[in-house]
Amino acid sequence: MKEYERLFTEYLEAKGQRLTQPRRLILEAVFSLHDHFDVEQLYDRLRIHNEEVSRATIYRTLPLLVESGLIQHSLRQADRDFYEHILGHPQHLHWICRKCGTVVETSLEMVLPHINKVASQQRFQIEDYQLNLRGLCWKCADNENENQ
Amino acid sequence: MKEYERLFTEYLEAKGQRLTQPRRLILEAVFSLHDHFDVEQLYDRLRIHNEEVSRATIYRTLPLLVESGLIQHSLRQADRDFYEHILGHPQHLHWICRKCGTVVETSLEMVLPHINKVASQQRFQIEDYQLNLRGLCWKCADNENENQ
DNA sequence: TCCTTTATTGAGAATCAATCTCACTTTATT
DNA sequence: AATAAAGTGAGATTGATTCTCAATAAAGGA
Ligand SMILES: [Mn+2]
Ligand SMILES: [Mn+2]
Ligand SMILES: [Zn+2]
Ligand SMILES: [Zn+2]
Repeated sequence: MKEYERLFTEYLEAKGQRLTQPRRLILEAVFSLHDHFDVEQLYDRLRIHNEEVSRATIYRTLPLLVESGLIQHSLRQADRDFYEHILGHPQHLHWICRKCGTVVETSLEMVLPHINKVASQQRFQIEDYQLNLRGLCWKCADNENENQ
Repeated sequence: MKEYERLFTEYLEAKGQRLTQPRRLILEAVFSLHDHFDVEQLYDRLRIHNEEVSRATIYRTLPLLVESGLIQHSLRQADRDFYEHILGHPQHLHWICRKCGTVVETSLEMVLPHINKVASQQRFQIEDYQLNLRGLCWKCADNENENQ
């Protein structure tokens, strides 16, 4: 049994809930996507593999996956919420270009100790790291200057 | 003339646009609010002072204020976008409790040099710092343990 | 296996922040 | 005042997300 299945099952059982078929399919899909995804991408991914699950169930399951610590809601773009699985992945910064939409990730290593220190000082339990810098990537900045 | 008026006027004129009455009212309201605000709070603030401006105009003006560097879109809470004026204010981290909604700000001093270094390495022009940590504040964490 | 209970799901309706449309109004310039 | 261009307001529209509720599925006991 994969680790994320075990962890999700444990999380659900502790709440008196069940790892049902739709939830299992969503869980697998979430860990098959190696990028930030929104609900629609997840929905499509499931349909392509003939594992259709309703949007309602996806919307209901994502918060469970967040609370269990397996995924996080890490950015919002084009009016949609984007998630990514985080089990086994280090936290990172997101650099989001407002023009072309590209999302670049960089290490948080240098910064995380400081953040964790502040967290423990104020006894804040972090669930989501949304450390996002928005602006213009160099390509789009160059384009803006050309067309000025 | 206040500095933010001068800057906004310059920004607008550079784009061939005008500092109209509604825009001036929104600008003043934005700098009279010393906290994160959403469109509804801004709208109410203006109405209270008998300076009614349509929601459409508010929604149209906020991006101009963001692009001019006077305000930033710094967090999303309860399905709404929140802004804050930043002229003269140092960047900071936001600690957002998912339960009670409290937003605490802490200094970015220790972290900003690192972020700026990464930004210049990849020639990324930062427009918004959305450095948000979501989770549980100590009060809400204590409550959860009581009621378990 | 069948039965009962409780959790869960799917389809579609509802919500509501944000955007869009377009006729009307301001503003700047001559 | 006349003109042209920019800007505004009211209300319609959009679309992601949430809600409702009848129908299903899962678990455990008889
Ligand atoms: Mn990421
Ligand atoms: Mn702030
Ligand atoms: Zn770009
Ligand atoms: Zn709290």
